[in-house]
Amino acid sequence: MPGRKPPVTVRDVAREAGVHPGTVSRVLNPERRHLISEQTATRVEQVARELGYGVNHIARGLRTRQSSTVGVLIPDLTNPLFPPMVRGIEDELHPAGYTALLTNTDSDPQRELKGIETLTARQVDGFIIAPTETNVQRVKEMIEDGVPVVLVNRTVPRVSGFAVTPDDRRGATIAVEHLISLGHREIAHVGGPQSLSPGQDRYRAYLDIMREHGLERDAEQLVAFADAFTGGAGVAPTQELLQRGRPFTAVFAANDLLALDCIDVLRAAGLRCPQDVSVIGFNDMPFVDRFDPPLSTIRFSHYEMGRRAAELLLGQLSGDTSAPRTLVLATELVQRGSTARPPRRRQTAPRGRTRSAAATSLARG
Amino acid sequence: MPGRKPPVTVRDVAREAGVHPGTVSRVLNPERRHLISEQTATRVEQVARELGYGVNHIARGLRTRQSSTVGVLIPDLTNPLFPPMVRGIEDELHPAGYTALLTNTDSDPQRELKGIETLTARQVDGFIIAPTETNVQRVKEMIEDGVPVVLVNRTVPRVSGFAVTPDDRRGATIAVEHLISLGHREIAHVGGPQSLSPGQDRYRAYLDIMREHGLERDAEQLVAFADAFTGGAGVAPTQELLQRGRPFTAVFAANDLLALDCIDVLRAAGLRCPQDVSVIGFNDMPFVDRFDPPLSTIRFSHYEMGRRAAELLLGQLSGDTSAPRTLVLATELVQRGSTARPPRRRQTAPRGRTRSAAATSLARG
DNA sequence: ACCCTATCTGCAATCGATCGCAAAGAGGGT
DNA sequence: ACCCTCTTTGCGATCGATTGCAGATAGGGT
Repeated sequence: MPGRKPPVTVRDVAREAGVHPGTVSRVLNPERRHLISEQTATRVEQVARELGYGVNHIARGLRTRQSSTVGVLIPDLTNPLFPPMVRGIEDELHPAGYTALLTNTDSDPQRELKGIETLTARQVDGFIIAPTETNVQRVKEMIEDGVPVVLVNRTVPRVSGFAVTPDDRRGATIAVEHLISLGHREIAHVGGPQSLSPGQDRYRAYLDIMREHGLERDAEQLVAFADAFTGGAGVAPTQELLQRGRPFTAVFAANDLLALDCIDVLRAAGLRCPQDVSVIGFNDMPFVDRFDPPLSTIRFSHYEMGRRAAELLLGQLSGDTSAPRTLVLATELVQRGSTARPPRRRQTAPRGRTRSAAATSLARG
Repeated sequence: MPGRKPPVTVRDVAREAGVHPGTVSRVLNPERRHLISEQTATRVEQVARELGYGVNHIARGLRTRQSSTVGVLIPDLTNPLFPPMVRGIEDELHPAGYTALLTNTDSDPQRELKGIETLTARQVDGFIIAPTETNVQRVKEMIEDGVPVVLVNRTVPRVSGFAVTPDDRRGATIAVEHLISLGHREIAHVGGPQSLSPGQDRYRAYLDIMREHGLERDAEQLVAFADAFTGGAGVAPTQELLQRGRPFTAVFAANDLLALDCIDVLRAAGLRCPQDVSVIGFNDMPFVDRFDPPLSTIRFSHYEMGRRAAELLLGQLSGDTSAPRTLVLATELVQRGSTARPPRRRQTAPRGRTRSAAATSLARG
């Protein structure tokens, strides 16, 4: 292995340009550039370029006590929701000279806590977090300690920190209204974990709008909750819904991943989507338009969510107090193939053993 | 904003424990822990825990000249290929105390170059790069300068650096053989950019296997190249293929994204997949199994690719010279709904104006 | 000619952890 | 009692850039 190039320091540049290192530092720092005469400044810049000088962020960071680095904690990069968001964050951060340090928590409180530790040791200047409910306390502490934090996607109850979220209530309302306008009356809800704000808000909005349309009669029978927002978590609640035997012609799933599970389970029970049961999700993840059936869902911009979160954080970091603390992103309906008018004969959900019962029910219907 | 907690330094711990800062440093560094007596060591650890001490990576980095940080350059996180890979990288890096700094290049040589600069200024200890062809030279230089670099997914010709790639030739061979075994004889290829190794290798393997089966007669007529591996880039070459009028019943696309474009264009021309034309991709991106039609493709583990790349890099960083320099990942066929037996009557690709001609052709067929 | 101000640049301490060197101390052997 | 070795710990310079302070220089005014 050939030896690495000897690093060029401000001292090297200073010597070559015949000035003091301090002067070089000032020239290269836009903030202080004006303190130096145009003449020396250009000379120093010239020399710096010739020598191929580049600041050592680490050394700078030690002195200035800031790393120009931001910790980003998300559950799982592999969830299609996050890549666009992370890009939004990075696209906003980079021009400002910041870099993101990404950490996946897998929604595990332990890992989240450890991530916070690690990132803190790395002296990140702030955090962008999609929090896990269990660590509300820790996040609260951070905020109270004055650590710049922006929450994304999820919000933490009773903590008045900075946050960017989709308009969960409005989105859920639009989704359910869409189903109603198609003629559905028996609308089930595969809810997200009630410990997380999106799960809660979407569920509440569902209840409200059902009530508003006089469809609330034993609505609890039509609701089942997943214990996570991840793929696979939607299987159990959908099965539960089927087993209860309470008929429904449409499902509002708390997010796209759950909606996909839901469609799978329905299909396994012999129920086609959308002919027998309509399903609508939430998030408009990339590529769901190509799915079979193309998923109807509620859209908001994940990229924008990330970008805004980064923007808010940069505002905090620069001490700008005039910036808003909370941003709610607009949601819109995207109607695709997974929602349609309800079947002519009322669809009866199967009783007893899922599979065979479903077949029976279909035969009857 | 309440003031931040005063940071606890090794000096604080030293004072409290009645020892020298150097001693504290040694206790807390596993490498040198054995130099200190068990008694003082435990006492120091105790105090450190009480005070909530955490190393300042920045200060450490300044002294040790390493940041425990790795630069990761990828074209676009939003391309479904990359999230699993990045997770693989991070899952391997974290336990070793390293953190990834992610940069998206959008396959733009300028941005890639700038990314390398920025990351270098941040003193990353090494790089994991999915290189853009234009910067072969730069990457070569880095390697020659002794900068630890691992290439992923793409390889750089004539540079004997570390690399992890899928088995492109084998994968392509399997794909084409699959089509042949289904009964296809006229198999087109929507190729990737020939400046990138996967584009080249997959194309060559296609040619070889076609020749081997005596299907090579004017094969050039059945090949068109995309100028990128990204979504949308597959539209033009597919249209070109159609306009040439040379009949084909199957397409081997150089990756999944191109395959999707291909299916779209065919569909717009009135050709159904797989009834009229079979299409197979490469990569097995997440969720393509849910697409309409479910995409047949060649699978290799993106997660593993990332993990291995990180592993190779860590090996380099620790000066382990026994490790392999190049890893080729196994590929396998995933047969789904986008490939089927060719139609009974030979499918003739349309001539002239794409859309209407296609309809005519269908009517005839 | 002299003083004052404004502009520019040098000086040196500092951020926090690390590590080569050497001193101090403990224990063993004769 | 003395010397030698080995273990443990302290000392202080160092990594590279930044920045408060003060010195130096130039220019202007009277």
